[in-house]
Amino acid sequence: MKEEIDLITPCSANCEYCFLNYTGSLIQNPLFRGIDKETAGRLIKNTRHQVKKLKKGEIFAHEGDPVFNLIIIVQGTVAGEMMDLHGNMLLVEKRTVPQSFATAFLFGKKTSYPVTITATEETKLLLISRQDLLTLFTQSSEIMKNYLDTIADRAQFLSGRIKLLSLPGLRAKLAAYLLELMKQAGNREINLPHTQQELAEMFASTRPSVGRLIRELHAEGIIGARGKKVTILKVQKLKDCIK
Amino acid sequence: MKEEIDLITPCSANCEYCFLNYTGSLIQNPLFRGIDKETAGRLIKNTRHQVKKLKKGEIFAHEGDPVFNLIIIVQGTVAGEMMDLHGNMLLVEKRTVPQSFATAFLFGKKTSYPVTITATEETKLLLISRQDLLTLFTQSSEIMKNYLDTIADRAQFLSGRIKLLSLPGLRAKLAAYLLELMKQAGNREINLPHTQQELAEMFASTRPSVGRLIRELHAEGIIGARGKKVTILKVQKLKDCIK
DNA sequence: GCAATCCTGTAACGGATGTTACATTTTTAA
DNA sequence: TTAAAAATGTAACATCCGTTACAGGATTGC
Repeated sequence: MKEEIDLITPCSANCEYCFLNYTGSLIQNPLFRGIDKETAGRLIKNTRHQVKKLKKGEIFAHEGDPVFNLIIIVQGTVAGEMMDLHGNMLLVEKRTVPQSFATAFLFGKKTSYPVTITATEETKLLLISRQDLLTLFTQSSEIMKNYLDTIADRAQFLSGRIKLLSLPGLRAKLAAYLLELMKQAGNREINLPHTQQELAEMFASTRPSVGRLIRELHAEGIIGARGKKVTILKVQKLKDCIK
Repeated sequence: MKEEIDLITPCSANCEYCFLNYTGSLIQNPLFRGIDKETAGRLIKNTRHQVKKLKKGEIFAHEGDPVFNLIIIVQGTVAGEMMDLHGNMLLVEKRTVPQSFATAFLFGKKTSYPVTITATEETKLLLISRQDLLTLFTQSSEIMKNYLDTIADRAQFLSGRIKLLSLPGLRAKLAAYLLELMKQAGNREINLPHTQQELAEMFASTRPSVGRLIRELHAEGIIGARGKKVTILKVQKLKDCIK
């Protein structure tokens, strides 16, 4: 990782890795919201950057590695995972086009990856160094505002996750999670966006425990559960679980 | 809260609430790092702002209230707390001079307080609205960089907290917490910065459970505990607790 | 269409930890 | 200094949930 910053060189127009192949993905990135394709192209062209290709399963960065660049996903998917001292994985989150990562860890006292980043399929990333990003900010206050928004969203997400994890007991966490999903969906019928395995990891629990709890809530008539489709039958009872 | 943004008016030099009374605290704020007193004074003077006084126990903002301003603490202490649906408090964090808050929630999709903010003593706050802060950034890229650093630090903090909460079981959380403190202190002798009650809240657990666990670790010869002073005796055994 | 892989359903057992209650010590405020 | 409040020590009991194990069902990839 150390020498990564040196690898970034201006991209020639006919380079196989040229960002021009990905402007479509790029302008969908929140960082370029409100900015048209030509402007974005011009800004990036004048900014040092690098396109990096990852094979499926390849590790891009390890937990603790220093962060030198903003990384925008232009193709594929990556997963952020943290592992405990014995190598057990705790899935944190997946990211895909047109998201970025390392946004919140490019600055601050300790600029290092909090999780290990792995490509879960063939993936291409656009890298922009911290210094060049700052320059970009001075050229476009739109991008600066967008970047602030991105970090803020990230902090919101983390904060919500903490709120969930802070609840005492698995039952409370699952209840809060379901209620949150219901609020988002605006509907009592939910499609679970995660597998039980993933839920267990989110809740710092285990898969059988999560499964059992879903069964229990079902047996108590609080929810209806058929596969990934869940219907909230008794909202108040579910809220009481959070006590 | 809605009309707060309208209340911010330029501060006259002889105003009782003038920021000039607090420039000493202000320039200690990370936002003004590397900026001298005169420059900071000039920048603030040209920026719309407001000083707000809070009595002890007074609530500044409720969870879910919209965030309009950056808030810099120039005197006193505030606590950020989230409560569950039954009103039980889960202490999150205290802040005091020269820190700020709402930094990570001024921007993004959902700009609302994730926690309820309460003054734990007589407190004075300096408020700067989002729009004026953006203007400030264009006037000083130093401040912009400092602000990015502040948010990044915040995300780091939240991320670390999640990592702790993601560990399965109280024993693992306490072990990880103690090891982290040891790393920070660079010493096997630690002064616990929290009460058992606060630890219990951090770990989404209960006070007697935390107390018992400390006793157990003590009985097992893994730590020495006398009041708030803790000595790590067997580092490896403590790491094994995290398994 | 088949195999391999992942996800899910289910159950017995035991241990970790939440609950409740009260005494004791320490800190804070008056 | 003294009273009040907060923090801590401790114990018995109940229970949630982690562990382990296996089988059936669903998806994916070839």
